[in-house]
Amino acid sequence: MSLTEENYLKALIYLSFLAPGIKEKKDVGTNELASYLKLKSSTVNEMLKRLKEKNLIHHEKYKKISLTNSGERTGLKIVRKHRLWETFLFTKLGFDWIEIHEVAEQLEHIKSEKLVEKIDMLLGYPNYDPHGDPIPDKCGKIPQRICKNLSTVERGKNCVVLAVRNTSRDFLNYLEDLNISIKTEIAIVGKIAFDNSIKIKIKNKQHSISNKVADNLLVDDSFN
Amino acid sequence: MSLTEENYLKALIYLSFLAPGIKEKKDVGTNELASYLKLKSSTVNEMLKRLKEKNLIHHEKYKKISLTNSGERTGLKIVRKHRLWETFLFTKLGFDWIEIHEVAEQLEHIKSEKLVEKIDMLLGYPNYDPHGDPIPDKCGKIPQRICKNLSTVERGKNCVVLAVRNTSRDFLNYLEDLNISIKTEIAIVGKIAFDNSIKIKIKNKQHSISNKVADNLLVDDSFN
DNA sequence: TATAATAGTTAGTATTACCTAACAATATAA
DNA sequence: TTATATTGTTAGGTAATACTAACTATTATA
Ligand SMILES: [Mn+2]
Ligand SMILES: [Mn+2]
Ligand SMILES: [Mn+2]
Ligand SMILES: [Mn+2]
Repeated sequence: MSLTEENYLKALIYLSFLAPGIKEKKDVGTNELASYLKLKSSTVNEMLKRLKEKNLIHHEKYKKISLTNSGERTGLKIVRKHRLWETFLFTKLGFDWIEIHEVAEQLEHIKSEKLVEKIDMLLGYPNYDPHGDPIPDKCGKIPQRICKNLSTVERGKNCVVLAVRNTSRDFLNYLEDLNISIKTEIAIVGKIAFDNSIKIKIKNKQHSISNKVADNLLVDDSFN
Repeated sequence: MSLTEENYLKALIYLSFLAPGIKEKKDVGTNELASYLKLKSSTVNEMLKRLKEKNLIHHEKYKKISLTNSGERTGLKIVRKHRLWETFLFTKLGFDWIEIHEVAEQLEHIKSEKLVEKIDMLLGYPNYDPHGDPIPDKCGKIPQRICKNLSTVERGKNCVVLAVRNTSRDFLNYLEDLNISIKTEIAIVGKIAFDNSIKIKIKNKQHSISNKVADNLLVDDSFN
């Protein structure tokens, strides 16, 4: 497995069921995959042939792409490694949650079963990475939990941030300005019908956030 | 810098001054480099053009190769990363000294200045890796110390193992059988003139080792 | 010093992973 | 249902990294 092939599988996993908002597995288009990977569709098309040859994907000419069991297993291992390395960088080396993704993007391709398992052990077998994303276990099983969009929480309720659905520098920097990170408690003070923006209170400081921001925060409000 | 280019620089560093037994910097031949990297000399020749283009080596047609200052600095950074990762795997993750090299061969190519420095800090700024090899500092400075070949220690003297000059599975496995690792104390009980083999005592157990084995162990006997 | 051995280079080919441009199939919409 | 837009494929090209085979320069030896 080349680094490039691994990245294709990871992308397919993301686009077919891991991306936020996907309820059930869906097939993926060539262009969709190409634009996600920032490649031309002709490039992707060539790789699809190789992945099919290796029995990692199902693909018929002019039809959509889906992962085989083998492809999904392999891809989930990369996701697992990525998220474990992010956790390692964050909790053991003091990287912040903005920096970790880029380095993990390299570390996820290190080939050593033992290394992954030792890092997992060192971290105490974490279930979620520093962005709140679930870490697949050795078998590819992804921990589930009840969580909802901050934008869907009712006025007057409190909630706790579980995950961010966007890990761009811009978004994470903005969250740091707002003092929002994983486990931050947020109170919904008011909702503006006009633009769906929300008034929230964090550590007794009030802020107003757009619907777009609220939509990228996953929270737990079940304790209300 | 590609992974491949980095490996060429590391190889040049090794062959020109880091390899055991080299007293002063020497230039490297194309074939010598090719055989060390297990590549054909024509392949190496092409890469030499690219490395010269990038000002990493000096090379005139039909002449020997030497590193520029820039090439040496860059190569030493890879050596530093390799040895720090080996130390990390050994001391923090419980890998044994036979396994670490292969994984470090991959980890040494991860591009993140911050990551290297954080790992260095986590390890407490070590000077030597688990094989006893010196770890270049951030500036490329290599710690020096007095040490000699076990084969040159006189009968009746005691010494402490500082480093192994060969990290092959076969050699390290044999050393484990003999109970020899870094810091092991060895007493020279006798020397056989016929084949230069040596009778040694480790933890009160006597063994006989060949000259070839003794030649691959660096020791300190200055405390006698 | 002439010749043979060794060392180093060049030419031509393959594979991976990318590209652009042109084309074909499918989906959408008038 | 035909025209158009979107989606997917093919052809042909490039750069990096490898190879084999053939060649040239340098070094060692007789
Ligand atoms: Mn990430
Ligand atoms: Mn990646
Ligand atoms: Mn090593
Ligand atoms: Mn390497």
